Amino acid sequence: MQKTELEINQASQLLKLLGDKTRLTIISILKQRECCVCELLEVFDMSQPSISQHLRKLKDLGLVKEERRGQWIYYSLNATSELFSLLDDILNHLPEQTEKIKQIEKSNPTLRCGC
Amino acid sequence: MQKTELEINQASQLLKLLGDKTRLTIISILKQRECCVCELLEVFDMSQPSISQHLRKLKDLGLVKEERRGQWIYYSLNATSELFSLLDDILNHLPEQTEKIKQIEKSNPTLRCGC
DNA sequence: TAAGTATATAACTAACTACTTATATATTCA
DNA sequence: TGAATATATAAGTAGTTAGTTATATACTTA
Repeated sequence: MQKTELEINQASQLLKLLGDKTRLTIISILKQRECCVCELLEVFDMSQPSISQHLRKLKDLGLVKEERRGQWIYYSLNATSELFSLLDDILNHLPEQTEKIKQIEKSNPTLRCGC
Repeated sequence: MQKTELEINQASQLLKLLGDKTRLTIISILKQRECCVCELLEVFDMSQPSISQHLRKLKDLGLVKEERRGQWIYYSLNATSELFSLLDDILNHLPEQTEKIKQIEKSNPTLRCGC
């Protein structure tokens, strides 16, 4: 991947957003798997509006994109962002979120009946 | 350099500190050149205590180290920090602080007489 | 169309943060 | 030793932030 050179301003905005543990974890999860809000809700001890607000901030800076699919809105990393190269370098220092993803897939909140 | 894997907690602390424009600039300068407070003071429109407090936070997390030399205390990056590998990856996305370093060297605050 | 589910937005608040000014401490040097 | 310089610490404050609860909007399905 190409290493982009950023202005201090842009970079510090990115770093400030990632400086929150919840958002950093969300982003790490989204690196491995797109998720909707109700899935993320399974792995954070936090209200739904709180998760939505974090996602909003990440979206406002262009780090994530959203796609509505039925009643769910799926969030994923926006690889076309100018900030993506730096973001990816950072994420490569972090552990895989395998436990949290298992937790999501076990609880399977987007499946409403067992039929 | 070895890529270290960090806990989300540690990483988010680092990113939060770097999420401030002043601190990110200080760190970028220190990557190129050790500096004392009075030198940094030349390039920020900010009080001396403010600079000292930023340096304190960076030191508390182990990102910079200090060395007293006479009446000056020189700050530099702490390459032995567990966080250094991530820090360095981040700094590699940022522009060189050549202008600010010129400014420091031109004003030359640690030289008190011309003799 | 009505009820249920998913998500977003609004309004509020407690805690935190980045500054400021005032002052203390440490060093140098005449 | 006393004045000047460099830095740190303390205390106060305005602005920001991350959460909350309440409510609105959007979609699905019976």
